[in-house]
Amino acid sequence: MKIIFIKKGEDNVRGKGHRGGAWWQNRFHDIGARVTAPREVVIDILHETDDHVSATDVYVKAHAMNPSIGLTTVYRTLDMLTQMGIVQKFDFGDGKARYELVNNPDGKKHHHHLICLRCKAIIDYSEFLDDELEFIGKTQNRLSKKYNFDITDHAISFYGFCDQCKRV
Amino acid sequence: MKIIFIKKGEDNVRGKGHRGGAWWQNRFHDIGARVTAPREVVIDILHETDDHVSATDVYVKAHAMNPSIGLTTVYRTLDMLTQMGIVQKFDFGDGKARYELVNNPDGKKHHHHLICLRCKAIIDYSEFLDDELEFIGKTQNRLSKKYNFDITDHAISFYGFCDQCKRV
DNA sequence: CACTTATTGAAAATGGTTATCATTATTATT
DNA sequence: AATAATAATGATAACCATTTTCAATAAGTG
Repeated sequence: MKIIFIKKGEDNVRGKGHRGGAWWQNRFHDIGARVTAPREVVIDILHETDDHVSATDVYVKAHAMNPSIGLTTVYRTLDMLTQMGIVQKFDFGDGKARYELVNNPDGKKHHHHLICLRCKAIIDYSEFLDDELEFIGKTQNRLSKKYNFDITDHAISFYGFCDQCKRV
Repeated sequence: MKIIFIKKGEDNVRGKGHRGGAWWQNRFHDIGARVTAPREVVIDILHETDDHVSATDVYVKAHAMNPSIGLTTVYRTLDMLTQMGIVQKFDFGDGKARYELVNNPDGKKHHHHLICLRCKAIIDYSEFLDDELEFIGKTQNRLSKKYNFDITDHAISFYGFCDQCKRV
């Protein structure tokens, strides 16, 4: 995978722009990346989708909107967005990665996951976020200091057996 | 993937046995699975390894100890152990899954991960476990009640850029 | 011992993801 | 505007971890 070089700076928050475009376009300009049609389409799709989507999911939709968009570009764009911290990449163990906007103004709030080890069902939960925020914030501070790590995101997952599967 | 059926019961704690074998052998008996040579080898290897290993890593070692052991069986065994909650499966985004014993008496303590989005470096950390335990315990209780979920394990990961990569 | 069922491993198939490379689009420069 | 320099694209092929298939073998049972 080609590694992109990221200049750190503003958060990916809507409305922080200086050039009038959508918030993410500034992020692109800042790192010297171009704002192109395929990239716009991919981000639009992520915006509209209130779910974890696979690369193929995105490709199918993108291709429907603009048949000239190829699967490779979808992968590249998702990868780039992940490295920029705009998208979070998940692997739930079913062989394909899932992607999700980190801050989707129109979409789901930040959440964590409950994953069934048997049927692979995923439950998103966003309760108890106050407690989590406190905990995460504290830990994140300590870790970034101790390891000189620039932390941009986190994931919490619980594994086990869902209501169905636990009865077996 | 074939789904195995798991009878719940004892924890995978050493020395809780009733048939004299190693602790995990009872777990196997309990679910009607056979204790075979390849399975013993795989578990032995996991015991000896103080690290996250890939299926291929395990296969190479297993094959060295007993050349008749095939890669397929390694995959199957790791998968089975994961579903039994004896092994935890991780995906750090480099295309191959990693496995680790959940309770390794001779190995590493429970820990969480710091993952570099650029170079994919993994840092294991186990500091602040007291705070984490408190937080995890509370959340786990709430979640298992609310979602009728039988939680057996969890993972916390922080994403960002490591000391090296953040300077770019 | 005979029987039933689980386990195994070699090989082939699958399928998500990446690398290649010639073409095209975008930005910078004149 | 025209041109040069560079980044982005997409079709195809390659890659490689993981699964499936299936006949052979081993383990528990009566």
